[in-house]
Amino acid sequence: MSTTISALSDEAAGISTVAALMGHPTRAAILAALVGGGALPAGTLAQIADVTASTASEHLARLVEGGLLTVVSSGRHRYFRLRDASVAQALEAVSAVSVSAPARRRTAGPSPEMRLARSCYDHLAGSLGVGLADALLRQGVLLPGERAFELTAQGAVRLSALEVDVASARTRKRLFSPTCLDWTERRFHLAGALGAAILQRFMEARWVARRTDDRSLRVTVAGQRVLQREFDLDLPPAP
Amino acid sequence: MSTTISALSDEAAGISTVAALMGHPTRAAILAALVGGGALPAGTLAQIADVTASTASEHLARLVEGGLLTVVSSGRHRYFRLRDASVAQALEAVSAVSVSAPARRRTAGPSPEMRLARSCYDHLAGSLGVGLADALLRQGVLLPGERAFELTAQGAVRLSALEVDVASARTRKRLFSPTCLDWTERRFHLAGALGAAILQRFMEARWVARRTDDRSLRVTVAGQRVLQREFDLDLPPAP
DNA sequence: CCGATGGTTCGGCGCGGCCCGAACCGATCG
DNA sequence: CGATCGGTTCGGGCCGCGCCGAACCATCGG
Repeated sequence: MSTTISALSDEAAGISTVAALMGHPTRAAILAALVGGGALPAGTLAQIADVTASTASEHLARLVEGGLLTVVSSGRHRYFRLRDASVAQALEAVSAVSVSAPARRRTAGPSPEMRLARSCYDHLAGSLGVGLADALLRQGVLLPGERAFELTAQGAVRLSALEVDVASARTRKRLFSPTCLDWTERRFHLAGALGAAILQRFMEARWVARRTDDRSLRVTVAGQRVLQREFDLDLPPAP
Repeated sequence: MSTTISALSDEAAGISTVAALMGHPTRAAILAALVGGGALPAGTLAQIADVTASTASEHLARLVEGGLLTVVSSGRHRYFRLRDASVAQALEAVSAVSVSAPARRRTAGPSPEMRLARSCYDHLAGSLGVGLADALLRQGVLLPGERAFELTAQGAVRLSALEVDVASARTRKRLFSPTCLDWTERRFHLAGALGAAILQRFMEARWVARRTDDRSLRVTVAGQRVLQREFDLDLPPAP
């Protein structure tokens, strides 16, 4: 069994180097923000991890060096994403250990209702918000962009058909269709004048309704039907 | 945007605490010695990790505290073992990252052909084996499980449509769909009666063919097409 | 009882990681 | 061309982790 050890410490070395990279709160926050396959620029990641740009930069460099992230430059941005699925898998697995672990700290996160659907200022957020944004991207209504989506010509037609007041949204002085990072979903949803117009229409048609106690939204039965039909969107049942 | 963090840092915190525990060479060596489910006394682990008893003791205490290990006292020995399978899984997953990671150390390991696709007893293994298992999980044909996968109802239909003889596999006395740890990929692939039935079908349809010299398998052109179409599976070209 | 053995606790030391601000680089926009 | 912005690099300060040896506690054998 003498040979066991060398092979073993070999594997141990691999484990420790990778795990050490994931084993720091700042880096873990960065990695967690990237599970799901998205790519984010360094500045955003710095914000998410709540450190300065320089600190984030160092961590990012290490994560790339260690093979956990890849980076692609585009303009003056550098977008980081998980290297491959095995990294996501590892993060999942590690995370799974901590949930099943003892005395799980229940820090009373956002309620299921809030996570499912809520308003963010004057636009849709939560699972519904990002789901809708995804659907609009899939359908070619929106085009993805760095800090803003772009509304296509046929997208404008489609939204108008749903009686969203695209035209007057265009006249407003505020940003038209910026992205907004969803806290609970950690992905982007649609904000700005267009986002507001959509929420307004959803309220007016009573596809969603405000709850009185917080900013969560109730999706009505009619709303569910519309979302399913128009956007192929099945909302996860509130658990 | 100060509040952005709460939900995210929650998961990140879980990841980082667990990963930090695995992220030290000494502790990684201890953990690596315990994958496989065995239980070892503190002294032995100290030896394996090549540190003094006191140092090992501290690390062990932390690992227990952190929920990665459990301990049972017996006589004047204290036996440590992994807390549960999720810990082993996490270690495997993390290790898998380091394998696929950069500058793969060339220790004259198994040949590229063996790593790509081979038979393991009577089922598929190698990159193909785990890739297929992944695909079957993604498609809902299989459900993940502790020591075995579970074949879903629609999964049985799907496999039967590919002319895999699920029915007679069910009648065999051997385990139906256990997991099997892939030694090159260090992740799980499908074994048992079902795994054997699948390989049998793959051979019969000449999607894969045995090579004469070792247990590696050649994926035929037809096989590549089927894998791509049915399982969205692109095999990495043998380097 | 005593001595031997397995394990943990404690005190102290040193190294290395983490963080920040400031300076620097390159791309973009006017 | 300067101004701005996203990112990286560099220098310096701090804190905490990991290591050990020695003392301590428990168990087992005589």
